[in-house]
Amino acid sequence: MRDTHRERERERQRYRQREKQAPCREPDMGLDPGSPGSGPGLKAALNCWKADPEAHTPPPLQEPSGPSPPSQAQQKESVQAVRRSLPVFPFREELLAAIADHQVLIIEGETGSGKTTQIPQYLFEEGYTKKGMKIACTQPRRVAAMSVAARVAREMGVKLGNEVGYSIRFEDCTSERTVLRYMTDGMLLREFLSEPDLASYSVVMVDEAHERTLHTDILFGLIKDVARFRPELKVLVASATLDTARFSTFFDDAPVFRIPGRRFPVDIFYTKAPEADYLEACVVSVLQIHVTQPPGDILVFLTGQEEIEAACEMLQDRCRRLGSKIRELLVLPIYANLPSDMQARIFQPTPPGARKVVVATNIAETSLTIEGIIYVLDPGFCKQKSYNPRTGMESLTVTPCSKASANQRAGRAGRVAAGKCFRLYTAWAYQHELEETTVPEIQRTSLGNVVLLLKSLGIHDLMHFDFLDPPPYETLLLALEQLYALGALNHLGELTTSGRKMAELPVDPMLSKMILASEKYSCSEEILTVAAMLSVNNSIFYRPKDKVVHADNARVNFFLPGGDHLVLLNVYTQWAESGYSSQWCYENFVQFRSMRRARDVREQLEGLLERVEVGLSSCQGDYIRVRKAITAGYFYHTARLTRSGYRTVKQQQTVFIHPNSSLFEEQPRWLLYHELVLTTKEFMRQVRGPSFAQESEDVWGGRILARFNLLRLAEKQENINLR
DNA sequence: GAGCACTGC
Repeated sequence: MRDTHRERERERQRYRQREKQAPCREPDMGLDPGSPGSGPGLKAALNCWKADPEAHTPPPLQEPSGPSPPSQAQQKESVQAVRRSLPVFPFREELLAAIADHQVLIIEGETGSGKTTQIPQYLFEEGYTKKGMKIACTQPRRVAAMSVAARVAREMGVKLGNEVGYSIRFEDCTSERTVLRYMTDGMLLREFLSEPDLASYSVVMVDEAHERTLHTDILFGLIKDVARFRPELKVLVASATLDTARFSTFFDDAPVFRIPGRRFPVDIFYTKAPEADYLEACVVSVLQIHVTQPPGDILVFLTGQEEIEAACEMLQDRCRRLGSKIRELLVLPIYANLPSDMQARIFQPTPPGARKVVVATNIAETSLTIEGIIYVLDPGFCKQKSYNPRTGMESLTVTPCSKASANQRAGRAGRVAAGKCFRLYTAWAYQHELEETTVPEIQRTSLGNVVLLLKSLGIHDLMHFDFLDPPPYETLLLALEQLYALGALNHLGELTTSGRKMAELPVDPMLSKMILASEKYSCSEEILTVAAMLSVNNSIFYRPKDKVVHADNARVNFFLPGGDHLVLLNVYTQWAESGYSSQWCYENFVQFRSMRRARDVREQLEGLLERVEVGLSSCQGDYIRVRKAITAGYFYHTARLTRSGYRTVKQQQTVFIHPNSSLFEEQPRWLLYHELVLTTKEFMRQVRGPSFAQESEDVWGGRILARFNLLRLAEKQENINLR
């Protein structure tokens, strides 16, 4: 045990050394609080809106005067002045005393209170990083970890990567000197594998805990456990106002420390009656705001790309018809899949006399902040992923957002000045129809990965693991069952040698099984590519509306007999031959961003091969070997053609080949699929057929049945019923 | 014959 521990630590050091050669990036999108703007005064609301008298947020605290630019000597002093002006500053001593007195402290603070940047610095100043101990601060997002670290490094007057650094996937900007580590929550979770007791940390601060990401939720359980046998470890849980009582209860009634935020008031208005067509209502409302309201940009929340494009078209169309009767209105879409140059447009300042309307997905709710927004228009819907553990099917559906989410959206109007939020639903609906909070991710997602990680941390009794909100029973069962079928767990529910290796790979268990199997079939080069391409969950192919025919032709040109996995391999190989060129992507209607991500994933996996004892080897065009390795991981995902579509072997579910698949026309008798998604129908995405008839009957059918019989043993072990 | 919210390791 100890040996592998040390080995891992050495590997980690080597990894850091490698990474250090690359200079740390300065993030492009800062999270810095906005400078005070001269906001317009509040006027009477629009006719169709009813003001909610109780929705007034308290008046803002005094904004600090910005740092004075001229002399360098003054700069250090002005940095300290800005630090002192943050809402958290007056609480410094009281906060440090509370941390000294209690092992776990819940910190309740709004955005802009300075908790993320200041508290770790206070702890540093107080000596919590003496004797080589470190402070970790986790963030749900990569950009946040990077930009906060950059800001703290500036405030402390050190080079980013020295005393202050960040650690995110694909990029480790820390060194031996680093004592303040900002990192993504997933990164800290991975660190448990090499340091299960977090021995090198004196303080762990979990920031943005209210977001309840899957990784944050797992961290809670693990950290609570570590804290029990490491009484000197300090745990800070930082969250917005929401749910702090729950965190406190979870951590054995840990005290809650409140820090006021700095926000401008936002007036909230509701419609008097429900809207039948919210897209149309949105467009009309934007124009109404534009015509009747004082200057200030507008932010509209819609659910997805399609809706956003439609809304933007409608808005531009109507503006064109109104012509010079209204002032200029810049209509700008923003969503994650939008090409970066288009995304950058929303950050350009609005020209004088004009007004900007940004039509966004949830990306504008937390991930990015647009300066100058005074008006928010919220129809109250979002797309949400859900997971059905009985069928193993994921779906993405439009659902009403939670109250928490609605308030977060409204808050986007009050960042630079007093703002207004127009909700396209009634006050009654807000009160009675919206859930308080969004269902935490842990209850809406498949958990194969997480279960494998927990098992490898020695947590055997998952049913009784201390979850803040436990996932559905069935989700855990399905995960255990699949891990058992993959040979990652033995009949006693213990991790096997191969399971231990699988846990080292940051991909789904079925993918890691496939990678391990590539050793046997000597095709790890190809399998790494397939795995990397499969884990890019965006579609690889770009299909702009005005070039549908070209795009579809380009896609078909990549088709190879043998199914979608080989098509993905083909795309990647050709791209690599082009020298990883963006031009090549453009010409072939392939998404450059997705490919770059696939390359990052592939490189990371390649770097981990040694650790899981898989050698690099190529099948030299013998694709049967690639297919066999895929089967080793995905035999669990098979389906047989019946008269009424395909029937999955395990769940006897009726499913269909996705129309984008290369096998859509072929309809082979047996199929292996990567995943099931429920959209307009139950679809299998990324499928491949058997390479020969015998494989389908004997290998697939026989093997699956043999595995399922073994499930009885699993049932005995877990003392549960799996069927 | 369909259609991709957002993150993260």
